[in-house]
Amino acid sequence: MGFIEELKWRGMLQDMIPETEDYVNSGSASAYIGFDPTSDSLHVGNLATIMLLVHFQRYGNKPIALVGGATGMIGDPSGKSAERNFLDEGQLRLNQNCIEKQLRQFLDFDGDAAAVVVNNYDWMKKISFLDFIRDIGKHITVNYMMAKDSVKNRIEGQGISFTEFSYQLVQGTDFYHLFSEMDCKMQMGGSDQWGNITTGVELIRRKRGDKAFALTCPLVTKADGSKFGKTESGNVWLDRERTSPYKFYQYWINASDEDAVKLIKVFSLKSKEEIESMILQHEKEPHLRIIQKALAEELTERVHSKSDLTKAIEATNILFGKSTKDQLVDLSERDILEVFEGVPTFHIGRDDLSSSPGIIDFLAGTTEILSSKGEARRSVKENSISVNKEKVGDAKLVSDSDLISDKYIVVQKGKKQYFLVVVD
RNA sequence: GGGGGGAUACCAAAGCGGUCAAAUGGGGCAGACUGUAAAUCUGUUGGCUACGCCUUCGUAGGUUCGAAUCCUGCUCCCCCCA
Repeated sequence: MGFIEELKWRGMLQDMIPETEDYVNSGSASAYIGFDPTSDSLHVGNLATIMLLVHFQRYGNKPIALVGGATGMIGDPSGKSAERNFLDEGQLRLNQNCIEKQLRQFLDFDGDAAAVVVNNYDWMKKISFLDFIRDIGKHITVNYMMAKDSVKNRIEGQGISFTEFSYQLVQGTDFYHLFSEMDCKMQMGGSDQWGNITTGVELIRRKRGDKAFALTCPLVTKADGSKFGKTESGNVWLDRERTSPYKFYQYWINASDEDAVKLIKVFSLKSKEEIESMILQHEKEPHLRIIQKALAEELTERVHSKSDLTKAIEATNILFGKSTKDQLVDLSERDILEVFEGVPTFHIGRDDLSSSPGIIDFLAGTTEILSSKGEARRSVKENSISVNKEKVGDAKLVSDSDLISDKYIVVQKGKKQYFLVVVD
C-alpha cells in the first residue's frame, strides 16, 4: 500500500492534482504543510494535517512544516467573513517557537527523511514590494484570483482588503520558494486550503514551466454539526497548560460512536487490519467504547506521555467509575491533588465550616461554585448536587465531618462537573 | 444628500399603556433512559432576607396613578432613492 492508498482508506483524501500519486511513489518525495502561528500552541483541529505529514514521512518521504510567520501577518481570508487583526512580530516569533516544539512530538527529525521546520518570514522579509509585483504578481491574473471561493465570497459579502486578497499569492510564493530552494514539489493541507494551494501550483507552472503536486484532506467534522476540537470552554489544545492531559483524554473518550469511527481512522497510527477489526467490535458492542478508549489512549500518550496517560486513566476511574464515598475517603492527599488537577478549586477558611452552613449558602456563599443562591436552590431541587459522591437535599449542612483528609470536599454538579473545596 | 425600518434576556424573535421578569424557537444546565455516546422525554434558564420585594427591554430625559410599550434628545445598525 502506498501513501495515497493509505489516505484513501482513512478517509483523508479530498482533492488531488493529477499525477500526484506518481510523484509520491517515486521514492523520496518532499511535501510541506503550513501552520498558522496565531497562537502559541496547536490544537486538535491542527492534528489532521499533522497526521498527513506523519503518514507521508512513514512512507519514506521528507515532510516540511512551514510556520507561517509572514502569512500570519496577513490573514487568510478562507473561511473568514471579516478582516483579521495583525499580530506583531515578537508575538509571532514566540508562537513559532512553541509550535515547532509541538511538531517535534509527531515527526522524526533524524535520518534520510528527516523533517524540517521552516518559517516563511525568513524569505518573505527579503522580497521587496516591487520584486513581488514584478516577479510574482505578473504571472497570475486578477481574474484567476477572484475566481477562488475564498475571495469571491468576500467580494460578494463584507468586502476584502487588498492585503487579504493578495494572501493566495503570498502562499503561492512560499510554494514557489520551497520548490526552487528545497526541491519540495508538493503541498498538502486541509480542504479549505485548496484554492490557495492551486494558486501556488499555477505560479510554478507559469513561472518555471514545472509541474507541482498537491492534495488536501477533508476537514474533520462531527455528526451533530458542532465544531471538531472544541468544547464548551474553547479549543482543545496540545499544550498541557491550556488543556490538561486529563481533559485532553476526556475529549476523546467523549466522542460519539459515530464520530469515533471517523476519528480513529484519521488519528490512529494503528494498521488498517487492526482498526477495521476494532470498528467491527465497536459496532457489535458499542457500550464498551473500545474506539473511544483506544483513541484517547493513543493520543494522550503521543501528545503528552505514558505517565500522563496513566494518571488520566486513574483520575477517570475515580471520577467516573463506580467509586463511592468510601473510596474517595481512602484517597491520600497526594492522590486527591492529582486526580483533581485542573478541576475548579475553591479555598475556604476553617471557620467557614464551624457554623455548619446549609448547602445553599455553601454553594453560593461560602464558595462561589454556583453564581447565585437561586441557581443553588434550583440545582439542589433538580437533584444534581453531590457532596463527596453522595446526592444531597436542601436540608444538608456542610461541616467538618464532610472533610476528606481533614482538608477537602468534593462537590459535583451533575455527572461531569467537579469542584474541589480546600480548607486552608 | 433624501426617504423608510430597527435596537427586547446567551442567540433569534414576539410583545406596542396595566393581567410582562417579558410568548415562542434555538442554545445552555439538570433529571430519566443509557455506556461519561446518540436519539428521546421531563424540568429549568435575572437577583433577593421569596405567596412579597428589587433590578432589567440601546442610551439620557419627559408624559402618566402606571411605560418594554407614548413623547424628546443622543448613539449604533439595516434597507430604498440620489
